[in-house]
Amino acid sequence: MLRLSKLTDYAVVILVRLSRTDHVQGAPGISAASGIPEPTVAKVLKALAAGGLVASQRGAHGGYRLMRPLAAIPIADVITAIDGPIALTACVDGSAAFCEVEAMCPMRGRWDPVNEAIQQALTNITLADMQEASIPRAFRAHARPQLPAAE
Amino acid sequence: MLRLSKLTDYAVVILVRLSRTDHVQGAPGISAASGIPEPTVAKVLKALAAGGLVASQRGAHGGYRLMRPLAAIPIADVITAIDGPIALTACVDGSAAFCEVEAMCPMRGRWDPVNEAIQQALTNITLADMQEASIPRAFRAHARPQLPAAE
DNA sequence: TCCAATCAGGACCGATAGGGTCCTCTTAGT
DNA sequence: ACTAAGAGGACCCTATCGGTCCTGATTGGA
Repeated sequence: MLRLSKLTDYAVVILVRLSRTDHVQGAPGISAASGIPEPTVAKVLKALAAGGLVASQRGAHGGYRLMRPLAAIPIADVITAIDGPIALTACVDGSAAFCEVEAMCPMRGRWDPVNEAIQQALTNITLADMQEASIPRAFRAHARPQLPAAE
Repeated sequence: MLRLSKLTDYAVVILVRLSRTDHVQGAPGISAASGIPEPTVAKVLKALAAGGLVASQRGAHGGYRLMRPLAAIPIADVITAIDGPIALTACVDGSAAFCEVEAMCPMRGRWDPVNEAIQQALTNITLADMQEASIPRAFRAHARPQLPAAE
């Protein structure tokens, strides 16, 4: 599995939408444009604001705007903002408060390297990468272009 | 988030245990040695057998044994055996059967590259790597007590 | 000054699925 | 034949997630 939350998926969509313009955009507008229910959009936006990825403008005609260009937003940040810190198991560094079978468990939290590898992978890909990849959408349905063939 | 299932964690523990000897080991024995409840051990073992990671010997004095050395078992295989194929979102290649907002969604399943990066990371780490990393176990237990209350 | 639009920050509920147990059947040693 | 052990399900319970809503706080405009 390893599935990440749907909210994170929404977050990516919303962030890309925010990148389209400079002036602030409100949750209702983004909802209408993206098809995501408004309360959910608001929830995601709040989480992103708390995570420092977007800035909010309160009051009438308020809304949100990106604080950094897409290329400066690694997906790891988005995931962290929405789902909290990336931790594969309960046994990983930090949340390893207790482990009922620690006396016998032969590899107590040995997931750390794995965790780190994933964090690394997630940090190396930015939203800009994901956005650009969406160009050959029509082709993908049939073949698998895989990498930028340009080389 | 990005949490993987606890069963997968168990699977790693069990696989490492199986690597200790050549002759088959039964679920009850592994349960006693690892502290994991027996029914759960059995469940994990069955999944691992279905995934081709372990071989089963039925009948009296039956049990399980590894089919490959730890170094030949990437974690990706374990995760796949327990949790099913690795797929971050519902929108990824393969399961992208339908998407209710596909008309508006500006990045339809753009998670593929991310997905692939993670798969790559997970394939490059084997159980042997995790096992070896567990040497300084004694130190970790003390270095990370409960809470940093002292300081 | 007052009102309305909009964000902030919760609480709240329903659905899903993961963790765990158990039951029955088949297989193979003794 | 009897018994120990795996195979392969069904099953329930709980945690978590997805989603909605409500009540303030803030700010621009009438």
